[in-house]
Amino acid sequence: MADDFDLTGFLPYALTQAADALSLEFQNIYKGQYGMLRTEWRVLFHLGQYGPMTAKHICERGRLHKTKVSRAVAALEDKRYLTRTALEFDRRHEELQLTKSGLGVFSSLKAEAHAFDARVRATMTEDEAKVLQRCVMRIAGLETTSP
Amino acid sequence: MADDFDLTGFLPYALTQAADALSLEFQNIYKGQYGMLRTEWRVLFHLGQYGPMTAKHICERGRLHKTKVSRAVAALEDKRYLTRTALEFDRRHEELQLTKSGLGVFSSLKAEAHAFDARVRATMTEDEAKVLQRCVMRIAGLETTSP
DNA sequence: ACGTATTAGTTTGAAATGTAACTAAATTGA
DNA sequence: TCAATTTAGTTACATTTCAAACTAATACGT
Repeated sequence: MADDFDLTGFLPYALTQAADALSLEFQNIYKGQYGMLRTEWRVLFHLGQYGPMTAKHICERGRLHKTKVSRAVAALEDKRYLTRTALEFDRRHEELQLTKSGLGVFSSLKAEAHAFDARVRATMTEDEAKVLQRCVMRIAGLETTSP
Repeated sequence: MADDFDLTGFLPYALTQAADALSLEFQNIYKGQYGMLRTEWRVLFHLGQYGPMTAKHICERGRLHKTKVSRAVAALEDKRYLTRTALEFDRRHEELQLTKSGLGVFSSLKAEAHAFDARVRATMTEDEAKVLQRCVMRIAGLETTSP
């Protein structure tokens, strides 16, 4: 029997601790500078990174519940970071698109994210970073954009 | 400039997705079988893994806020999984100790956790698993028990 | 010794989340 | 053609979380 199994290394636990540590730190940036919530930042980054899309697509890509997205979209609209346009061919869908202002915030936050990411990766070797990336993406069920 | 930086691989994001995926899956076990919430499972596992301790210690070790621990302890007490004993030398502290029943649940869940962990690790090579473990623990600021 | 400051833990009220019910638009099929 | 179903998104309510105020016990400084 595995009486010596150490729960500290239990992946769901260790991964959560690691994710929380990084997320909380990065939160200071988007929350501190733009008063955004986590889901708002996520919606913003999906629209900035992949271009205009519907809320449904954001839900799928970001694995977010539609109510969360719905509220984040409303908040971002209030901040004038995005606009909605009901699609001609099916008016149930609304295409979400970042405004100039939204794009500006996105690119600023993207730069911060890049710097942040580089800082974290600097604490490991290149090989470690590659393996970490690969394993984490696989566990998350995310696709790597560079195959 | 880093216009090609891919936010999908951004560590706070990818790690959160991975942690969520695993945590949600494991949640089925402790929630489904024992109706426990995440913080309750965490408190249980700290007490089971490291022996009796105060709520304060659990907060520190598990990086949990004291209000969350306070409620989880109350819930576990209701379920008769633990008992509290005010310490003689300072009656502000209460030592938390698992009951027979609590220990039973712990060891059952620990076995499930072990099997679950093994299953996840089976999707990678031994080297990958080692690197992943090391990096994640370092990011999380967790100590490895076997140095 | 005794007023002030700390500390462990609980409670309370506000914000955020998840579930389920709801609205409006479009599709199906009899 | 029009009732029944499906789909995108919102709203309402119940649960969870977070922050700040609170209680009880101890330590500190004079």
